Amino acid sequence: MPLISSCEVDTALELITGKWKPSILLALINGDTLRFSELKRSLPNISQKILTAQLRDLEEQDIIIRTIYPEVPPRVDYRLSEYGKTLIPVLETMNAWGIQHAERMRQK
Amino acid sequence: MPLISSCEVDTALELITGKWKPSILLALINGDTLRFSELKRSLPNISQKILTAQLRDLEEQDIIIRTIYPEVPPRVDYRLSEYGKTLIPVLETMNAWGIQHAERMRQK
DNA sequence: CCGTATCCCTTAAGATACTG
DNA sequence: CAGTATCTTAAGGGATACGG
Repeated sequence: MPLISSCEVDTALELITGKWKPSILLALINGDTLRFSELKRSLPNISQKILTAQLRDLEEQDIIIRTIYPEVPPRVDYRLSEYGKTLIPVLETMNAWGIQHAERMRQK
Repeated sequence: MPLISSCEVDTALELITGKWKPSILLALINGDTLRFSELKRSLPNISQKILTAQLRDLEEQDIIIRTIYPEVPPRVDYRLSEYGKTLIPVLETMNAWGIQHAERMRQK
């Protein structure tokens, strides 16, 4: 019996693949709660449409929580859900791997 | 300073994203050394073209090693490189997360 | 047996403009 | 401020047929 099953790896992978999702998650890990405009500033090259789409994905997967404040001007902020926080160790492992092996990447 | 940097996470992510790459890596983790036809059997729904392409990607990234035996009929096998094996803990972490959270997925 | 070549399709991503 | 709407492009994936 396999120690690792493809389907479970894919489960995790689905949640964090998307060109900008790691960056968004990291911003929320490091920044706790961020407004739409703050996220946009953290990701200088993303268009509003894409940022909205990725946030909607993450929200639908219950990884992040979107809070709308009924104010003028409008205010919306995003934070990791408790469920989303369980992904932190996964991201940390990938990060640690990346740091250890970044050298090889740079040679290419 | 952030504990996790997006760019390092992406480094790891790049290597394992691709619809079939986790499955290929798992097959090689569990099966050690496999021939093309054995891999194809492990991944019943993949086309030859795609399998070849994904294997070439992994080979180019030095994650797997491709060995050609000058025989008739041709024989080629694939195995993880030492570098590729460093990804195992990453996959294991993702797998563990997936198992723990598969329940939530099934409810959706 | 282990591939390539060709052609097609879907999807993600992006630029840009507009709105409550 | 925080989004939609519209249009376009690029890349990944796939079915099928052929080749050394």
